Formats: sequence, C-alpha cells, structure tokens
Amino acid sequence: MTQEIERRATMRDVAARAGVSLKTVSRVINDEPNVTEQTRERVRHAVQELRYVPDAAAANLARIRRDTHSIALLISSVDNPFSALVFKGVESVAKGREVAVFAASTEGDPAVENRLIRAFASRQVDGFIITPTAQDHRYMGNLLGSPIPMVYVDRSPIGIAADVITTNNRESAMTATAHLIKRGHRRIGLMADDSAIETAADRYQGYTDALQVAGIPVDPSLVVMGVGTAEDAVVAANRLFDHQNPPTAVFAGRNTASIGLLSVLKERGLSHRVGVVGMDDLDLADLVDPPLTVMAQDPIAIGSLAAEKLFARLDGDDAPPARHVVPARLIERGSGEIQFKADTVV
Amino acid sequence: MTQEIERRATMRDVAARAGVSLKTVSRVINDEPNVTEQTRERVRHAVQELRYVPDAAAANLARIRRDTHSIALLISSVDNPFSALVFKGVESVAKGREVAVFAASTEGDPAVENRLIRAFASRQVDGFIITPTAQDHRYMGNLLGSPIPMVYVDRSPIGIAADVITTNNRESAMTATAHLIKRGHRRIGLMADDSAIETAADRYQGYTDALQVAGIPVDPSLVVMGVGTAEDAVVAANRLFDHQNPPTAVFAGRNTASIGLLSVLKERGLSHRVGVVGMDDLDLADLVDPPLTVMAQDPIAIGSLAAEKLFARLDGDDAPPARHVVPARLIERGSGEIQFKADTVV
DNA sequence: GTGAAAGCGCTAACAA
DNA sequence: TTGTTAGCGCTTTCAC
Repeated sequence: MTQEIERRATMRDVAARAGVSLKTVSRVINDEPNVTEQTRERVRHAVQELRYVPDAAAANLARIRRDTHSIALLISSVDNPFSALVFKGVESVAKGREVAVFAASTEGDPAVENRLIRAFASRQVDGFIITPTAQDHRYMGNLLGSPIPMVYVDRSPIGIAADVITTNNRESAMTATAHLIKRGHRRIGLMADDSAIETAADRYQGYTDALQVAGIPVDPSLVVMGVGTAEDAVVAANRLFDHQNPPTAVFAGRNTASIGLLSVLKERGLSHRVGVVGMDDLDLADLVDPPLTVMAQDPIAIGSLAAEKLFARLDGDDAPPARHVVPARLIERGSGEIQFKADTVV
Repeated sequence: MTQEIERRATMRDVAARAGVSLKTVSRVINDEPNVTEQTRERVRHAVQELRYVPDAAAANLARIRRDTHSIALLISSVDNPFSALVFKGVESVAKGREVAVFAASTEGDPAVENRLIRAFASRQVDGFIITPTAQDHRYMGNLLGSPIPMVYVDRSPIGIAADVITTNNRESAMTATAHLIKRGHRRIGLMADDSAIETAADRYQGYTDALQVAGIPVDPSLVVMGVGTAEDAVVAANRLFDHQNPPTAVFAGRNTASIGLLSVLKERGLSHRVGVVGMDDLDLADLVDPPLTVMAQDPIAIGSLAAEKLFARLDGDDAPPARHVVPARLIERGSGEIQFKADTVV
C-alpha cells in the first residue's frame, strides 16, 4: 500500500495523466507548435485536474537562454513616498513585459545592500535597479564573475561607470534657493541629508551657487546636513531657529526635512513668516498652512525610465553608460512666496 | 583552441579550481561538518577567485526539504502609504529570519491578483501575504494541488477560512462617527470605498451603528461609496456639499478620501466649519489647517503580525485559521472636534 | 574526511 | 506529430 505523499504535481504527473510524453506536455505549456489540438486539449485537461503549476526555477535551469523574467529593485525604504513612486514607475513598465519586480529596502545601509544584492543574484534575477547607499561600488563591477545589468537610480554609484537616472539636484536646489532670494531673503537656511550622499552634496552645491550669484556669503551656521528622518529635521530646525540671528527662509532638501521643518515652524508660530521651499512633493502639500512650495521631482518618471533602460540593456543595448536627468519643477503654493520683512527676525 | 564563453562560475568550476570534489564545495558553502579547515580554506579561496554565487534555484530543486526562504506580499498599490507601512512591517519580521519578501501591487484587480499568485507560486515562494481583491477566493483553497500557506491582510478573503489580520473597522467607524455626534453633529457624511470591499462595508456598518445609537436616521444622500482615489474623493465631496442640506461633518473612510475631502473643504472655505475625522493617519495630518483628527490604524503592526503568523504556519502551526484584530486609535487633532453650530449650513 | 552516482523538474537536441 | 536522451547546478545517499 503506497502512501500517497502530498506534493505538487510535476510535468511528469501531467504526462502520465494525459497519456503522453514529458516533452509533449512541455510543448503545450510553452505554446510550442507541433501538437495536435486534440492532444493539446488532453494535456490542458490533465493540467487542470492536477492543478499543475510549472516550476519556473527548474524550467529556467534547463533552458539555454537563461532569463527569469524578474528584476530586483533596491530602494532606501518602502515607506518613503519618493521610493514608493519609483517602485510604481518601475512596476508599470515591468508589467508590460510580464517581468516580476522584487523590491527590498536597504535602509541606507551598505551591509544590507550587499546582502540583498547577493540574495537576488543567487535567485537569478535578470538585472538590478538600485538606489545606491553611500559606499564605494567598484566591487559591483565584477561581483558575479559575469556582469549583470544594473541601472542606478536617484544617486550615482561611486567609482564605476553605469547607467544612472537622477533629478537635476544641483539646479533644483539653486532654483529653490534663488526663488527665496527673489522674495528678498538673504538669510536662508538649508537642511539636507548627509553630504556623503550625492544628492545631498549636489543640493548643497546648488544652494551655495544661488547664494553666490546673489552675492550672499554662505553662513555655515544656517546649514544643517545629516538630516535623514523627520525627527532629525525637527532637531535641525530647532537649532536653526534657536540661532541668535535665525534664517528668514529655509530650503528643505528632502521630503522628511520638510515635514520636520513645518512642524517646528508651526510650533513656533512662524509658519507665515518664514519662507519655505521643500524638495519633493507631498500628498497634503497644498493643504498645509501655508501651502507648501516645492521642487517636485518626478519619481514615477525616474522609475519608469530606469526600467526602460534596464530592459534595453537586457535586450542587448551596449551603448556606453549614460546619465539621464529627469528635471524637477517648481510648484508655487505659498510658503515659498512669503516676502522677507525686516521684522521677520524672531 | 577553446573559446572561453563568459558565464557565471558553477560549483563544479569551484571544485576544479580547488582540486576537490563537488560535494566538498557543497559542504563548505552550506557550512556542513566533516571538512578540514585546510580544504575549507582552499575552497573559500576558489570561491573568491571565481566570484562564485550559488544558484538558489538549483540548490532548492535538489534539496529534499524545499523552501526558498522567500514569501510573496500582494498589496493593493505600492504608493498607498497604508500598504507601504504593511510592507515595512512584513519586511522587518522577514529580515530577522533572512527571508526575502517579494512585493507586487494588484491594483485591486482580481485578474492581476490571479496572475501574480501564479507567478509567485511558480517561483516557489514559501507562502503568501495577501490583501485580497473583491472576488471569491474559494479557488485559492486548492489552487496548487498542495496547499501553500497564506495569510490575509486588511480584508478577509471571500468564501474560505484563513488567517486574517485586520483593523476593527466597524468599531473604528463607529468611534469616529460617535466622536462627531458628541460635538453636536447630526448630519454626518460618509465617504468610503466600494461596498463590495469588506473594510468599506464594515466601516459603513460602524457609521450606521453610531447614528442608530444616537437615534439619528441614516440619510443615504449623505453617503458616498465607491471612493477609491483622491480624485474620486473630490467628486464625492463636491457632491456632498452641493447638497441642498449638506453635512456638517464627514467621516472619511480612507486615507485617499481624507485627502480629496480636505482639498474640497479648503476650496469652499469650509475647513473650519465642517467636522472631519479621517480613517488612516497621514504624514502631514497635524500640519493641515485645522489639524486632521484620525482613526489611526497600525499598518506596521498589521504587517508584522501577518508575517509572524505566516512563519508560524511555515513552522508547522496547525491551529484553526484565526482572525487577529489590530485596533485603530483615535488621534484628536482639531478637525474632529469642531462643534456643530446652527449656522454651519452652507 | 572525502567523493561518485543518482536525481530534483524541466528544456534542448535529435531520433522516430 | 511525438518521444527519447542528456543535462542544467545543485543536494542526497552511500561508499570509501
């Protein structure tokens, strides 16, 4: 008496059930020609009965041209709206090609990034879209012996040439800062991420560019770098406004920076007196008081461009690595149009 | 003259390079005993040189106990903050077990849900965490011949018994509505998702429960269902306030509903006159004017509980399917505490 | 402590 | 039109 062990049906089971050979089932599953409609139907029936689901891994192992129809997406954190929209952009392009997107968060930690890349490589993804952490990426070049296509997003990898999709960070920061200068502000604060992160460094550059053009010296005491979370931003903003000669306007160089900054301004009753431009749009930006002026990146476009570039590479595109810039645009809503008044000093 | 074709190194290559057998390499890779430290070192060296990365799929195919250390997460949309935080909760638990989480969006479409489930099953994920779309899920019971562990999140599947992690939707809606009633409101609007979706139906129930307790008849003209996106919510809110006898307060039964509602109220200058409680917290909720009172779910807890339950199942837990409720809590910020005044009528 | 042989579920090349 | 054989990269069993 054979104990029937409960297990998923295999192609062999289907073949037995349908009374045909393994290969015939394979042909039906893969929509290959040279099977009569009649046997095809018999096979399909057996598939139904046994609830057979093909094993993609085994199929891929046997296939000569290996591609798993899956790509990996490494973002900094799933709960960052910017990353979420990049994901959405990638997903929309991938769906059209029936490619699965496997996303995971690095939390900005190079060690996590490393672990994830190996894990995904081991699962034979066809390519990577990566928001790189602040580390040297030279090791990526021949991480796997044979090169695997990678497109970088948001930031450039350090030390290697690769396709990159980013925003015009420096120009955006310059535009934002100049926008505040135009309203008469001369003491303009900056809150941005760690300067080891390219985007933050670029935004710092753009900020100083704008000041320089206007002939305003950079006051280091008005600049707070290393602002990652909204909590960091609260600390940073409090520091700026505890200053004996505080800023009359601030450029918040991250979505989280905007959030922290706005809450501090509100707490201090400064919301309508301090000019604010934030980097990155936010869901409720036009509903806060005053509505938040932002330099809005286009994360969906960034994600979909990255996916398109990656698929092009997978299709054989061997042009030299290129940098694609998706410009941000200024959305004036109010907070950035607050005029400087001499009595703004707190 | 053999043309060296560029390909990823295999375990065989490593074995040859190290001058040992296949099996010895396997032992080293998998940290199995019975290898001298010396040969172990030789193997590790070869791994380095060849940049060998094991093929997880092949390993898994050969292994007797099949588990891929990966789970699938189906959410409605990656760019919904609620879903993003569920993802975060799942990821945090999975990371501790070194399990990869593969997330994808169903966009609320049953056909997409089907396709994704088959795709992931074909990739041999160990289990599923699913935000079910509004369809009959009986087919899931034996979708794969052998059952694969599934935990449902946010909503119950239709027609099958399974583990579910949800919020106390009905009670939450009741609490929210009662909160508004306490402020004197008797004409209270409701905006919620399609009533085919369990959460929306439950919230509708809770809303009517609260009215009934207060002896207020339900006015169908104050209820708009089918509000999915923020755009839907704008239309819905306009409809409510074009009403000849409009509501003096509204319960927005979704994060997107809150967003659309707030923008309409602002546009109409009603922000400080109409009481609002929203379901789901939002990043800037305390910075809008007035700050938004919400029934805040705990999506991170929902996600991590779902992951824990799934892993328990994978570890052999065979208790009957259970429903776990993560209560939402009321956060009073202002918009929900606006008192009814007789002259509120628009 | 180490290795040879078989086989996981499937596709590829070729034979019938 | 259909089937047979070999083998993908790995683990398992069992022999040495």
